[in-house]
Amino acid sequence: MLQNANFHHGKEATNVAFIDREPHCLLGLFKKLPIERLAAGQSLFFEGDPAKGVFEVVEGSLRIFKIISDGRRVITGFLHAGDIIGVSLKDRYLYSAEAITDIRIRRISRKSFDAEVANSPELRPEVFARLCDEMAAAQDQVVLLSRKNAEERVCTFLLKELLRVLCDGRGDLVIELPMTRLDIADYLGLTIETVSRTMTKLNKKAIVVPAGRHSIRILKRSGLAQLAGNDDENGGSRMEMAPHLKSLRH
Amino acid sequence: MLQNANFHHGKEATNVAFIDREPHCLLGLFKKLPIERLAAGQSLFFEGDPAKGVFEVVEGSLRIFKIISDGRRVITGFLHAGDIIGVSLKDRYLYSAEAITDIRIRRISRKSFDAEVANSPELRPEVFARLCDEMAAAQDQVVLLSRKNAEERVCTFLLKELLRVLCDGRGDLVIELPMTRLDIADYLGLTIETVSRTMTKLNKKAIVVPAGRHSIRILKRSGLAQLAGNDDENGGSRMEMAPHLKSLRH
DNA sequence: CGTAAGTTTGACACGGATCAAGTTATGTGG
DNA sequence: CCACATAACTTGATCCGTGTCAAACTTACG
Repeated sequence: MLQNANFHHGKEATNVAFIDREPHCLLGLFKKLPIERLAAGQSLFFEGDPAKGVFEVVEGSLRIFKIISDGRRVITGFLHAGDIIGVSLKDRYLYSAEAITDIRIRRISRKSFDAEVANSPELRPEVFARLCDEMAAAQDQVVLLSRKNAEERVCTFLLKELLRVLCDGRGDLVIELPMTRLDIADYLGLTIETVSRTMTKLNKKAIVVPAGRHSIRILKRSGLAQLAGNDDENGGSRMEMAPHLKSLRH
Repeated sequence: MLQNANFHHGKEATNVAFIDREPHCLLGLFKKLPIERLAAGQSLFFEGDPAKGVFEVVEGSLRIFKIISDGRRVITGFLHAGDIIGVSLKDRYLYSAEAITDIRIRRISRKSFDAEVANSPELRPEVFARLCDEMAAAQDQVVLLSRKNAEERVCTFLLKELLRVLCDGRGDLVIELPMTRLDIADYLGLTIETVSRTMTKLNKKAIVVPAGRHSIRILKRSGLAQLAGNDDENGGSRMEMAPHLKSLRH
């Protein structure tokens, strides 16, 4: 996990002046390290493996997932360029990581990473902030899986992907979705059929238009946001809710 | 969140020697602080409020939850004695916290907390460890909500509660469940009716026996574990899974 | 006791899963 | 570059688990 919130990833790869002295940010830790490559479908590590490395995604996308008893797969997140994998771990990886596309990554040993962070009062807040963002994302996912129906789930997902690429600069409303329908289904707690049907429905509503198998054009961002059913726009739970009235929800 | 993993909470309240010098653990930070009380049903803070405090639960239980647009409530966790609330936050609370029972808590300002942690190389690993445990718990919840059916959810919940109280010492297999059925339902992504029916079913299977409204006796812990469908017992996802075979899952 | 909140139980409905074809991309070897 | 093979995706028919609605029951408490 550890999606980067607002980084223009790789942009600061140009000014490499200070990095050997003291990195200003987490990504700086990786600058000097060699690039490794992984082909689409290859595994970076497995759930339960000793967490020996921390990784920066330089290019491409990964899925992180758990497999439960009977073989069911739960994708807990997608990772893209600029993200860092493996911070929120103690000794073992909590999940497996697999390349969706061909990827380029940099690797730092957990020992070095921990040492660098421990020694740098500048880095610690960034680690903490990333952990908090990751936590917030996990909770959003809990809300999605607890209470949202198929349409809300798909719209939430598309909106999130849209916001991610908008941060990357271009204002174009075409999102790349490198992952398969099965990946999306396993991420949203649905089946591929339901994801597919929901996409078709959104298309008929003229909210999105498919643009090839792995990208999609957003026609009505507002419509997406509305159907996503996020609580972001309303006042949240700020208003007092008298305990004896709670049962009114049902 | 931030359930304590294995603390015998309150036990070390007896040796108060060092705490004003340098606390050995996070809970030590709270030792000197006055106890505050909150009656059952009262709110500790609301989602979106400035995160001004960090709290130790001294006695009693709380629920933490989010309310989404149309009033639906998602409980993201329960807190009990020894737990700490408010670590994984930046400036605003991500959720509301409400007392389930009458509770006793201690409060420290976020400023003091951050300062103490920043100054103590002893405390930082503990904060980090608690964040990681919290993250792992959130991911378990994602797995539960993604792919588990009602029976698996309820069994997972009961098993977790069982393990929690077993850590507290006594080997008795009666668990206290201070929360209501509605709380459990909102935590497991179900309705009260489904929770109730599932409990009845587990009773008929002679796995549990109700012992008053707010406690339950576990007859077959192994049966619970089996029905919970955790991946803990199998080899996890260690075995290589050839990419072209993945679709066999469906 | 009597009232209300919490819980259980039953009947029924419906959203999404499952099962089954059919269709469209993606690649691969001739 | 085309023909073919295969994986990925879409669409349709049906089923089932859980939600919804309603009512009875139990517990807590004034």
